[in-house]
Amino acid sequence: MSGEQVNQSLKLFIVLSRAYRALNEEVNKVIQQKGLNPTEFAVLELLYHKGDQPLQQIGGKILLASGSITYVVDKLEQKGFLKRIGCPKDRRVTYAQITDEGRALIEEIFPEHSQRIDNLMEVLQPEEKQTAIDLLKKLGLSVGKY
Amino acid sequence: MSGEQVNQSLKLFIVLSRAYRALNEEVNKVIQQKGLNPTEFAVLELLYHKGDQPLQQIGGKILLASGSITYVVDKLEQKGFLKRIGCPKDRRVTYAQITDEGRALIEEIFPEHSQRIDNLMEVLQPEEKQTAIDLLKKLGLSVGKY
DNA sequence: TTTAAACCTTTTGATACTTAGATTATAAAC
DNA sequence: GTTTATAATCTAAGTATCAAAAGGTTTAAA
Repeated sequence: MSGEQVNQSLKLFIVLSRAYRALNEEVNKVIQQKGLNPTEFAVLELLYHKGDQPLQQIGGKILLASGSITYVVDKLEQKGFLKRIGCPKDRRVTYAQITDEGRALIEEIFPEHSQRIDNLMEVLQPEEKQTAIDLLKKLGLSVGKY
Repeated sequence: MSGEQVNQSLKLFIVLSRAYRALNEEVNKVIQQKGLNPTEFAVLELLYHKGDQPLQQIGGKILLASGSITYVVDKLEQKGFLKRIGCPKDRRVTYAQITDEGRALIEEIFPEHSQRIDNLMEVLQPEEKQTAIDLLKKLGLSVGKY
């Protein structure tokens, strides 16, 4: 475990952090222009693509504490983009369901969102992107298991 | 600009985000165990490695709004890890300077911090890390220029 | 030399979180 | 069938952030 190896890992951590932050900042501009914050977008996008979700599972999937879920779901419900639906079989559980307005909003934002990401990444060739995907997937999976 | 390319970029964005979040979560545990939050650590580490800094430049380097700098510097000053020093030449400017206690804390945390990062990344070979560094640096620089 | 513009820090008020704990509902064990 | 444990959501209090504006300080221009 040489000092060189440690330095290389540190360097990777730093460039990874910078790339993530820079990308995120740009990507969030698109979302915020449409009146959502990144968390609200993530919740709505989850409901759009994966269907109704128990509140707790939303927390698991987008990494949010239970108190935060209540908060963000309240916000989205106030804005009319989702509604709560009690589970008839287990009355502890509440589902979140996207509304037609929410669906329309995601259909407006999402193509622009992904197009923006593609533009931001145009400096990389398709093969380079694939290499990055493979390496980052391997890294992320390994870290996630800790 | 095919749909495939857009999907590939989106995929890269997702694995990048996941890897970053997973790493960060683990890395922050080390820091928080020592009684600092990630921002406090970043400020203190900057002062340790780069010497005294005008408050404003701290904000630029760790991407923090000016109001937040005041807040975090207050916290660190209360804990005795840094002190403010007025600039004699320009009385608008205040420098932050790490104290002996702050220095001792960084010397305790930093090796553990970088060792932890190295362990978390041991799934990647040195050549793979270098490839990832090159690709992410290219990506980060390109996005940062927007 | 006065005035205006730019600059740095702090303050204020709002937002988006987290943590801990309360509440309510279900499931399990006896 | 009670009791106990577990689960899901919500509430309350506290933390870290940002944006906007205020308060001094310096620089430059008229």
